[in-house]
Amino acid sequence: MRKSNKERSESMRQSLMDAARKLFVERGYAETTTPDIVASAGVTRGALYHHFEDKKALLRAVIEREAAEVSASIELHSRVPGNARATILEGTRAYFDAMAYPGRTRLLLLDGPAVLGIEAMRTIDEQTAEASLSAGLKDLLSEAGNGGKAEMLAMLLSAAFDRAALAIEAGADRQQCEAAITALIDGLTA
Amino acid sequence: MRKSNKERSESMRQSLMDAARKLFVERGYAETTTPDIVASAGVTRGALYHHFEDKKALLRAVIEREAAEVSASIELHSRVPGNARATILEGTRAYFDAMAYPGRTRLLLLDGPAVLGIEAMRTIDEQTAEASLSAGLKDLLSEAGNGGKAEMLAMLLSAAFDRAALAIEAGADRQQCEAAITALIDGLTA
DNA sequence: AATTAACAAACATTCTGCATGTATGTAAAG
DNA sequence: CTTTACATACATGCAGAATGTTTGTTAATT
Repeated sequence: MRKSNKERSESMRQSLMDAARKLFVERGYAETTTPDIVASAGVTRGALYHHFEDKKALLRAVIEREAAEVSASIELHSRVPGNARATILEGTRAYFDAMAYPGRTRLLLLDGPAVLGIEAMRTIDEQTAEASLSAGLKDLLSEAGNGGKAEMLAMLLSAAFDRAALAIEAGADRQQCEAAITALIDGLTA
Repeated sequence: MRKSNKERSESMRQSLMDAARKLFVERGYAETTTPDIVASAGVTRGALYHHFEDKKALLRAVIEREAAEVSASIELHSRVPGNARATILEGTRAYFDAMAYPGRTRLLLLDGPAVLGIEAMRTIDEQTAEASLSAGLKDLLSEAGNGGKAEMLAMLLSAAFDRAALAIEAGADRQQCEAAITALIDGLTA
């Protein structure tokens, strides 16, 4: 018995993305071959190249799904109405939590930028994690008077967040990271 | 007439690194083939694989040379004795100047981390640009009393510097970037 | 003279993307 | 309801190219 074509396509796409994500995370994008991916998914390369234009497009699909999950997680856990500072700090914790999920740092911070380019990744970032931070900073800085530099600061701070996420994964103390981030943010309104 | 073996080796290594650097910057590491590199250098792949273990080792050599040049440039231009804040801000400008040299952002911030791994790149970073920043911050923060978090803050700020360098290359306003960096640093002592 | 370093050239393996082939689903006409 | 016509979803096989290795050659070193 067989499913409808639409169901078939969707479950195949997910299977391929799941298998690819697993291998991309374990070995990295460059060291993962399409034969490996399809073998892990239990299909042939015909299926892969039917659903994705090329290997890079498969990575893009995996990364976009991952970025959306991170963004959703932040949006869900970082609403502290009426307190801009607390919202940002909650968002920071939510971001670290989300990025602690295995493989996300590699996908979103290493292979993504290198393979898809900074351009493409920044487009994705701006719609996801950095958007939340930018909004939070705009609130915070407008309270303090100087709201003009919010986007620039959001970009720089999000870079700091990213490296902190990498450091935490490598074993750095998370409390210490959060304290340093807090120091940077509090310095902006002092 | 032929040179001594030592001279031959050294000039061949440099030729290969120069050719590789050029192509890595133009097309990226993954899209650059070893036949391209040796053709550009006017030799054969035998020479390449004689001097470098593999393609990745060639990238590593190129990147280490590049990082050393950036570091030397910062050390040279950022000495303002007796004024920790000025030293850091001068170092910031020196860093942006150094990273504006074509190809450095791609080599040091994109392909390097993805191919060699964060581990290896952080080892290189800590010995070069981040070392200067860490020393400067230690001075600045010990003046202000709380010197304990200097390394952590150096790591986070250097990430912000890196993204600023990428943004500047992509067309962002450098003065605005420096202003934002200054705001972050001044916040730490306020 | 013997050894070793510096390269060149040919080889084996493997990967990517495509082209062709086949089976299944879908929809409309008869 | 069939049957016809076509699209979709794959499988299989092939061509080009890239990596790393091995083998061969020449010149410098000892």
